[in-house]
Amino acid sequence: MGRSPCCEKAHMNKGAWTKEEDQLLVDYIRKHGEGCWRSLPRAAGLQRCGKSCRLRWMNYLRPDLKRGNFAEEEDELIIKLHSLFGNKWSLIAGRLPGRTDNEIKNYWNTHIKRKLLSRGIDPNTHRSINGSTTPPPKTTKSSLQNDEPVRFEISGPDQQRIVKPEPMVLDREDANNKCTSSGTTSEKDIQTDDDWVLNLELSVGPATTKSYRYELTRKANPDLAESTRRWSFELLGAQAEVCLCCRIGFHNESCRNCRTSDVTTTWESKIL
DNA sequence: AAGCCAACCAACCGCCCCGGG
DNA sequence: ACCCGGGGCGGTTGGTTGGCT
Repeated sequence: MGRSPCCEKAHMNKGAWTKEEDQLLVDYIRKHGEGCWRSLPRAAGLQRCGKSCRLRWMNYLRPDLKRGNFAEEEDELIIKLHSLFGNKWSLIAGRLPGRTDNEIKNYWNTHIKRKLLSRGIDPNTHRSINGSTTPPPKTTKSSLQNDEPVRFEISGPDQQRIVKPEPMVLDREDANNKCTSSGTTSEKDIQTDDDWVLNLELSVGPATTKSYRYELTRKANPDLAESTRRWSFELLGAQAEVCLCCRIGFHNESCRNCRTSDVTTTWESKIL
């Protein structure tokens, strides 16, 4: 039995796309839009697998793609996002307008890995290879080990998940680093035992328009034994219309494209 | 000029997720 | 609740290019 192949491979072209094939695909999508990839090749007169058409369009022919070298800012952003998401290239690509997951993946493997290694940083763990260049995480009373990831899922009041991707995984060191640089709460608050604050920027709905900036606060719950490894979370959010530039961190004070509403909501979240 | 090698990147493969029936 | 198919994703491959000897 098994699964039927996505297409009749015997009659399909493989390998590099010709200009004629590109033109057929572009013309068809301009006229009809992106639809069912499985039936598209036949309709467009292409001897290609639907998946192949999708890939070619997504990675190469889409008009909104930015071609050319990566800027230094993009490098650093990729490194930061990789430290948060790992090899979730599509998530990373979602925050780099005009870049594709494939492009970022290739760039990571050919450039950034080496760049990090030359800095003495392990590209997989984002930690110092010899353990001397990055500061050690703060000592806390937490029962979490320093290298143990904190997994949490953020849900809205109606229990609808507002984080569509995998539950975010942050290591403790990363979270602590964010605490100290957030500036949204007092040093005193940050330093106390298990409390920390984490600034999140989440996207909901069409990735290009709306985003939500949240401040996630973890507070030690004195009612729970440490061994249960549970904390209460408060998620204070502000809904915002944020332009792409600002979303990827190149915020300009004079930006008129961003509008922030003063809606602040308390959300619940839980440790998984 | 030819051969070799490393780097780059487009494309493929196979698995997984999710929505619809 | 289960199955199926389409779409999406991450890992990998292999062809191309450019630099060096």
